[in-house]
Amino acid sequence: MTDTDLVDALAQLSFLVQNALAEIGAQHDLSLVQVRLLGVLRDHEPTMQELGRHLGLDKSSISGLVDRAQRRGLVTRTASPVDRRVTHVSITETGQRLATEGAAVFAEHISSLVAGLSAADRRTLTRLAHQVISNGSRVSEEHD
Amino acid sequence: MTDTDLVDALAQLSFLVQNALAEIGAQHDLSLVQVRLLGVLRDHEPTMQELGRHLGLDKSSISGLVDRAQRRGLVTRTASPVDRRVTHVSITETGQRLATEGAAVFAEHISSLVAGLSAADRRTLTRLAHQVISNGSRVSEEHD
DNA sequence: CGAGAAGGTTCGTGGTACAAACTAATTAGT
DNA sequence: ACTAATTAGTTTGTACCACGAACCTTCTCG
Repeated sequence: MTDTDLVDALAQLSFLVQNALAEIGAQHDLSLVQVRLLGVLRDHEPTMQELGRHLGLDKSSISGLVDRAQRRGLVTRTASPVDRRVTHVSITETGQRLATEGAAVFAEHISSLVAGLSAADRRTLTRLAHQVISNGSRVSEEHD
Repeated sequence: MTDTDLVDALAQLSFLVQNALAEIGAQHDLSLVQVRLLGVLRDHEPTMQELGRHLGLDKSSISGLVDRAQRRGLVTRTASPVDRRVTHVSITETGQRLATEGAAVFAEHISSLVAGLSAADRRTLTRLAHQVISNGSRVSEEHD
């Protein structure tokens, strides 16, 4: 296997990005999952179960996660009109503001990381990352 | 800011890689931090505090982490001969085996993710990732 | 209508992270 | 040399996070 270097680089890179995300969250007392939660809720109003699939978590984990976020006024639960078993989760004004701010800080942080790359290199990196990602979703769909 | 796409791609990519890592760990009942712990210990025999710096964790967190890993026979503590306050952490035979196996599975997984890329693209991705990484370590060193 | 399936919650267990208080060992200051 | 301040690690208390199992309610299907 000649790709050890690439494997290593991707691993390190992933930690770099995740640490940035965790750090930014921490500045507002948010854990990584809570950051992800708000991130998802920015453009969706999913049911608990959809949320679970999205985040790869058990439904019981979602219950607790939403509980805590709700206690802090970041999200709300709303009953579905069509099926009284399901509850939708939506982001509040406060949560929205936090998410937007955080996203901006994150974007800035990442931008500083790739600041040393030429515009062409950045485009290339974007393209390659997308390729890997689409490859990844294909792979994970095989396990349904 | 024209780099939203790149920011997004890197974020998604990082989750892809971390999920792979977490999944592989989970198959041996290892959390992500424990995977990282074994990863570090593969080629170092650090003190508790060095470990903490390496993983970005508080020393009390390290105590617990090493406690649990030690309870499972993955690592051992050894007293330093030169300074009786410090304890070094080293990986056991069992831990070593686990780490090596896991690393192989991980490499395989990542390789499958980048399988769609040409050899030239893989080389380019490696180069760009390294550039971002070195940029990232530089940035984080500014906060010492 | 009754049996079973599906969406969520609750509970119990254990890992994770931090801060604060504490012990033991080393280093500095005088 | 002897005390004072530092440093390495541990312990304790609190909160979060994740899971599985048991449970309740609400559909759905036969």
